[in-house]
Amino acid sequence: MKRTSMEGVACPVARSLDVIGDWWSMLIVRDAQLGLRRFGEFQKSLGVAKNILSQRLRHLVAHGILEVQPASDGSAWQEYVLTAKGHSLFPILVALGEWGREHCFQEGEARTELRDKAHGLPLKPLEVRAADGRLLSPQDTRVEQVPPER
Amino acid sequence: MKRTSMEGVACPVARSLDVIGDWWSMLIVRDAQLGLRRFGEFQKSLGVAKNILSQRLRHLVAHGILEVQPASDGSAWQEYVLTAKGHSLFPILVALGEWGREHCFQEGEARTELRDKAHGLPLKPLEVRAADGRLLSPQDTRVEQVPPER
DNA sequence: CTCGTTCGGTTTCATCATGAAACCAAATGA
DNA sequence: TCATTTGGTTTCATGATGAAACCGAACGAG
Repeated sequence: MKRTSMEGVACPVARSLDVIGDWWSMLIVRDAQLGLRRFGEFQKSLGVAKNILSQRLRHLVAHGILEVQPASDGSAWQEYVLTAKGHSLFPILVALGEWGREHCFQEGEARTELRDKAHGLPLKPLEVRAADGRLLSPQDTRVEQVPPER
Repeated sequence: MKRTSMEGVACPVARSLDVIGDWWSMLIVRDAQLGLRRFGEFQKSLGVAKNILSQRLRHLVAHGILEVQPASDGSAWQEYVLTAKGHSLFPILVALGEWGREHCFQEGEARTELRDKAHGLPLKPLEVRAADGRLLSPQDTRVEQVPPER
């Protein structure tokens, strides 16, 4: 009866969600993106129960999104840092942030925003474009079966 | 002890996940994007338990992502269709799909892919850019506290 | 070196969410 | 008219989550 898994499914969206689709994983990745590395830092930032955090970190390491490193400050503890695979989640975070900023706040609510470090300006909204550069809306797209690689 | 909510949190990513961060919501949105509208269609496509689907559809409607309409085929049933707010989740789906395609398949596994309907070509990879058009990596960005609107 | 504290977890247990299956009413349709 | 389909709700067993207690290893002040 287990929680249903998308392992056998051919849809890449489902596959992604199977790996990072739980309540905490993307927030851990977000914090890692911001430079947090230590168990305690994540725990304090997220307010998540320690057993759950422990579970999630293990999961993310197992999936190659985080990796464990010796602490950078010379102590004997370890640190969790994003791998290249983890860093490539960046556009998902940006997309989630953009939607959240737009649709999940009341007027007058305090909020944070991801900005260009160089000028402190907001980012350009994400755009879905065709290979030739045309801006695409959902109706301009279609799901295709693709022959397996190799 | 309830599942922790991000309602009071100022981070737009957390807010988004609070609304669409569960295992099924984005998949329902994906299917809705593909044109599915009826309870039974979603149920068959996702293989989700009917009580859960019922719950999720109610949730998505409550959050203004789907809306209930009289059936388009003249029958007395109702249909669930995306609102503008729901359609604006498109970039998130694309980002998830892109990451999943890249990182969640073994060589030789069958998969699907979102393509440009016009030419059947794959989409251009998503890019995070600054307002002035510069391509940004995570290190080029920073989280800022933004004064509340209005 | 020694002892109290911090860090990074694991264990335990109560509670919530999920999933499977049975059940049901309204709409459909033969 | 009556069986079937649709769109759910209810029930119940089980899995996941969260809070708190617990614990050993590392650290750090003296």
